[in-house]
Amino acid sequence: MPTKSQFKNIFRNLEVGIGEASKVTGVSQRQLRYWEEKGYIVPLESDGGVRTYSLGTLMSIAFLKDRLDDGYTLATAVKMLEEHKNKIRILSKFGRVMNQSVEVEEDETGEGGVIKFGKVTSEDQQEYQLEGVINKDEHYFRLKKLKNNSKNA
DNA sequence: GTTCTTACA
DNA sequence: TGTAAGAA
Repeated sequence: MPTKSQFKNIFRNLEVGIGEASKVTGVSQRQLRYWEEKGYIVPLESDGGVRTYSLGTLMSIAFLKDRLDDGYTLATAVKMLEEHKNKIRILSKFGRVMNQSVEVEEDETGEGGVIKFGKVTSEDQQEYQLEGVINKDEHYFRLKKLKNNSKNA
């Protein structure tokens, strides 16, 4: 399994030029330069004024492209991107922690499964196992009673 | 061969 | 926003 630093190196060192960026995202070079002019994306700007994009910027470009294809204006798409980035920043941090303390069981299809988040306790001291279920057409949380700790008679 | 800027449609 | 020109 790749180490944390390997991930960082990949993320930091992987760079692509505007040609590749345009090819893989479906956004024209003209658009990429325009978005940069507007301050929506920031290239790594290496040598000779030749643009280079980080993996993160590539993701942003792909995100914007998706919103545009959905019919949103560029300005709206950018706003959505900022919110998305904030969300992902916290979510990924949470994800790294979760990956160490959470169990995942794949279902038969291999497309979904059950995520066992761990123990939760209600106000009356009843303990539950919190599970997240996801499959092709639905996703939800559920509580599984662990043992009956009820102090009621 | 690719990318850059500028300009025009 | 696509395309073309001329330079890097």
